[in-house]
Amino acid sequence: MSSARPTGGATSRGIAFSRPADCAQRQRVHGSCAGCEVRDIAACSAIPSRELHELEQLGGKIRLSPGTTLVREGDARTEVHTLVSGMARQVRLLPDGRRHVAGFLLPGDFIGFSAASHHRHSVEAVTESVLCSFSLPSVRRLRERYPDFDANLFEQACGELDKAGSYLTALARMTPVERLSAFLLHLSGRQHALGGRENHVDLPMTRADIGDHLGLTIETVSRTFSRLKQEGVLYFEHPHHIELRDPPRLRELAGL
Amino acid sequence: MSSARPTGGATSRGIAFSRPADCAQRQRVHGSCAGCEVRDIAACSAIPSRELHELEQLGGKIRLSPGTTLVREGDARTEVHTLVSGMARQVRLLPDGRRHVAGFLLPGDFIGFSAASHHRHSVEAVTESVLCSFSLPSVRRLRERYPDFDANLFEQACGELDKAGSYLTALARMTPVERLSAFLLHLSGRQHALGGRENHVDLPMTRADIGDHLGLTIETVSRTFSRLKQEGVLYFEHPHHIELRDPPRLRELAGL
DNA sequence: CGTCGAGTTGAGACTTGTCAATACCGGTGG
DNA sequence: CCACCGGTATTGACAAGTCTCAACTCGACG
Repeated sequence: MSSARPTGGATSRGIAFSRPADCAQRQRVHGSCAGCEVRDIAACSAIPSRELHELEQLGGKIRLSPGTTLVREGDARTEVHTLVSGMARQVRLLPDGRRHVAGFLLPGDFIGFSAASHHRHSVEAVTESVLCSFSLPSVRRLRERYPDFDANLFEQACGELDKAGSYLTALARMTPVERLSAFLLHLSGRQHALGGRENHVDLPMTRADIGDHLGLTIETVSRTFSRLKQEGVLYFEHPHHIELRDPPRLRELAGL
Repeated sequence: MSSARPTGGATSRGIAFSRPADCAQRQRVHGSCAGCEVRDIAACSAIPSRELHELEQLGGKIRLSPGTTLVREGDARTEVHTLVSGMARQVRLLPDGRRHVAGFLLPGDFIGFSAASHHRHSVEAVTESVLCSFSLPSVRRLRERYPDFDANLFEQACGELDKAGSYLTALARMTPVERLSAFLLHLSGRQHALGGRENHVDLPMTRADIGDHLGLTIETVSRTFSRLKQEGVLYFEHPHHIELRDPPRLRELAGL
């Protein structure tokens, strides 16, 4: 029986991704909920505008610079967060260094759907990011007081479960081309909904992040990108900024 | 660019798994909530005993024989369910026949965490099963009326998200041995909690089901079982009933 | 201009998937 | 009670795709 084979996982080659000191760079910043960038899309949109001052008292905003860690896998859960701007990734590390990026967080995403007492993933900023944080007890009180907020959270949790189901299928049964195509379409759609250019994708994360998300190596990610580029489906303005030149074909490749 | 390669997926060899007629075998049966087998573990445990008559009026029990379908992928969602006894599987089919088994449902499991209007998976009975069903509006009313029920559902949804995260990591970054080991430990633990023998696993599903769940082919599943058997980690009383002979070693193989 | 990290590309190894034959189990019918 | 039959599981040989290892390119930064 072969021992665990550290297949993939960017850190399996000896580079530690999570630098301990990075946690310290959390900075509290001020911000009013009324002018919040994600006021309309986040779960707290259910709270009436005239009562936002209460929210502001309970919550705090945190600014993270790229690569810094918001919460560390294994730490006790004390807060939940909503991403206000930027991009973050949820990361899990296996004992032997293999890495799994559970997902990329975009503005409006809620961080904190878990029944566990400790964090099951680290959360790291991919780009400069701002997050809104609430203590667990605060959230409990808000949920009791604002049923719509509670319902929003439940709805969003269900949406997360739907999304998880799609990723599960992708990882279990799809080829690299399908996985990457679906990933690009998904991200492009979300970024477009948030105000980005249609049929464009920003990929501020590294190829290792993408690979660790899709269950592939960086080389396979790179090769797959190259094939899609060569086919004319993708156009690279930059390795981190891609135009989807043939969305229908891409959807086809993604398995619809 | 190679076209989609139907790797794995039991149905990719031409056998249709979902037989249309199977839906018809749903049978409504009577049952009192007070004597329900999962009274203490299902979400509805939050509803006081003296008010169970209301539940009984809203809900209905359904008996499914092995292989029959409860809901079909793509159908409109009108009900939620709780598995009372037996085992069911959640299945998704890709256009070319590849199959993904999103999960196996055990007594107490809730079926219906989704933000979508249509079912994203089919649900099929693996063994003779009994389920409890409620219409979507009924559930909404129950959630409004019983905050503890609502909280239970939310908690269970969060637990599902935690579980999904583990599967995601397994599919993205783990070897066949690790996937199968973790699967057996997980299922064994759940079955033990439900009254099964410790360190024993019942596997009423086929190897194809297991493979389609773990992102492997039936051959790889079988070979992996054989290796674990040969190592003395597993003992086969039957292809569908396994004893875990060396749980510590199995945990080690599963990556803890 | 040199260095460093990230990304791309190439060649070969290895695991898993594919194809195919055989063994096994349960149910049916003689 | 036993032989037969269909579906399932196991095992083997081979092929294919991805991973591994390594060289090279590119761009940012000092």
